[in-house]
Amino acid sequence: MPARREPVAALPAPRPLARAALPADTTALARFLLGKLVLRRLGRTLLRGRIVETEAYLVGDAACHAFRGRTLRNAALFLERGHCYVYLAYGTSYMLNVSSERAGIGAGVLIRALEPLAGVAEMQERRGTARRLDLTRGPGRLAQALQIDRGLDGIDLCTEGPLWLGDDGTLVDAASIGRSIRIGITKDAERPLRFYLRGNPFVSGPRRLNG
DNA sequence: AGTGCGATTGACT
DNA sequence: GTCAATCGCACTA
Repeated sequence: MPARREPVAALPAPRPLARAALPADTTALARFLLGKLVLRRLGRTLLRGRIVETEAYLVGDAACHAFRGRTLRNAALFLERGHCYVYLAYGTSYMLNVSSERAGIGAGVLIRALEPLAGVAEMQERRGTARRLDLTRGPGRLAQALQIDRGLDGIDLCTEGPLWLGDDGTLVDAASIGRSIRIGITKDAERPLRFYLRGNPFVSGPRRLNG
């Protein structure tokens, strides 16, 4: 075989998180997902980022999109835990969520920020900026960086495909997790259901909530 | 059929 | 710090 220049050895694609490993409880899932990986397959490119900020949206929670019952729009929230729910906010920004609880129960976890780990050049291209801090800090930004839209709504995030969840063995201890009220909502705004990795520069939100 | 309103972001004073 | 863009949906009539 003639020598052929290969790109830098690609990291193997992490295998998906087992659904059985996901806590069914929505708040527990929001904490569990901190430090885990989001993998996005775009052709030959595998984008990856570490989850550094989440919010829980519970059953009986007026801020949860499933609060008023199941519709065509929010149906993915009612899938068994570990499925993808994508929402278009303000007509401008897509939001990536992980469904929680049992099938038929409408609840989920919003992924609010990632730390970019691989595919940074592709993220920069999609985001139109070179600033690493601006690639995936915020729910709308990370969705744009990973090219996430309603086409991914309802897919299984526990199966390797266009988008899935993984784990690189990073440990997150309870002391490194911060907690605050959720950002940008008006209903049930006082519930402390936002979780983030303390001190991580890719966490979004105002400083007063990130202490 | 019309209206109000977001789980945001980027541009600008 | 302020503010407009933008659009699908739920709600009213």
